[in-house]
Amino acid sequence: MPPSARRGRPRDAGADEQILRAAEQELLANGYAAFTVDKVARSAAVAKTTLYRRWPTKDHLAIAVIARMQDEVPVPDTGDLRADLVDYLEQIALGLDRTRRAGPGHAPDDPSSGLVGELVAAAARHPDIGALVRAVFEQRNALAIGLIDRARRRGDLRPDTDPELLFDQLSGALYYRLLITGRPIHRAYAEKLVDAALSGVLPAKEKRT
Amino acid sequence: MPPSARRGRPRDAGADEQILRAAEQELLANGYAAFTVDKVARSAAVAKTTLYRRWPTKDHLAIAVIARMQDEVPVPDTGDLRADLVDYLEQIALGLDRTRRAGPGHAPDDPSSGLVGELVAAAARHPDIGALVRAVFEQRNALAIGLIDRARRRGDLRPDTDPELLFDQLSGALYYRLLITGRPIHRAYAEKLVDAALSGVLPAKEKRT
DNA sequence: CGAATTACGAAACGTGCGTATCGAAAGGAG
DNA sequence: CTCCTTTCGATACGCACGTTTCGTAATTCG
Repeated sequence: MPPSARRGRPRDAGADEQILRAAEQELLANGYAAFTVDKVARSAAVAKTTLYRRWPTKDHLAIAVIARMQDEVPVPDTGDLRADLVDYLEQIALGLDRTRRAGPGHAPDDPSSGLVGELVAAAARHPDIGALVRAVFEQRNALAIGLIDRARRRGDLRPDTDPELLFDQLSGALYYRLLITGRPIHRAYAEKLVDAALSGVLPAKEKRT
Repeated sequence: MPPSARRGRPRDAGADEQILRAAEQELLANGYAAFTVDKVARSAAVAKTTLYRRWPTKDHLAIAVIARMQDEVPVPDTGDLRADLVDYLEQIALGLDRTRRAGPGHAPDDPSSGLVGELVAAAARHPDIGALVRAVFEQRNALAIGLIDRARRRGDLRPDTDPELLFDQLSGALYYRLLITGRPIHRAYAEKLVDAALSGVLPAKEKRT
């Protein structure tokens, strides 16, 4: 209710969208290196003051753009846990690849984490960005963890399985590849990863209950 | 041989160490936010020119310091794979914790990735830093992967186990926790993680060969 | 010894981030 | 209609990064 009852001059409704659009275009075109606040403001036909009133930092603006690009991942749920997990991981990898190719000079085998690396650093620098990033990921992860937990409850996984831990293994390996070792993430890797995490690596004879 | 046969005035041998020491102290004391080149140069009693002749970027200097702090991790090899892996992961977590507590205001449950986040971002920004980071990690990881592979060859793991993939699951989960979800990493987590990765999560009856 | 080469310190510079200031504009409250 | 509050655009500012310039010091080559 109070949101409509503000006191002074209302904020330009279109400004937010104009700025976000200009920022996204600039980020995807030239990458984070050439991403300057003045350029975005000029491109959005907006004074720098207006921009800083909405996002307190260049990082905040960039994260808003990146988060916006990420939060459209459909979660499959066909009942086949392995297939669903592989599909989900591949979706994530595709989304990451979009941000990885940001900027000029993106060779196909370029081992660069791209914008996600900036996201991690921004989360390390600004506590509030860290909280935002965690919230976004928790929301996304909750869907996948629910997927795992349903499989556990219907008996496809051992009852003592920790869904969150399993998800850490899968998603963690993905991001580890992207951010640190920089090796490519293709579907075959996702399949091997899911298989290994599900069935483990111990010999059958030594398999514990 | 040619290194001694340079032409002009030789570089001040002590300058490198002075700068690195001053940079490390400043990084650990006040974190990356307050880490300024001028301050480091002043603290090391060195002109900024001298500093930039050795490290082309503030990021390069910071990474040199961080890499220096990380590359002293002993790798256990007692023959007990599970115990060795748990110990190794705990060692890594401790090393990460050192960098996590950099800067003022480090509450015990502060979900901040600290300097490692900056390392990831720097690797994304500068290709040469990315190559350096990958080289450092590959060297470290090779030891752990060798550990896994020896266990596989002596029959403690299934012969078709991919050591690198298993390591991705373990290390990835660790860094994922640190960098993104920001949750703490304690020994109990490392134990659960290793157990889950080794024995998998499928029910015994459905266990495939 | 003299010339060429390279490193050093000091200082100035351009650029980008984030802040501050100022006048004008757009709404609500009396 | 007149205040009051808030936003907007424009401009200037301080700070830090990274570069450049310049005079000086150290070392090698001829």
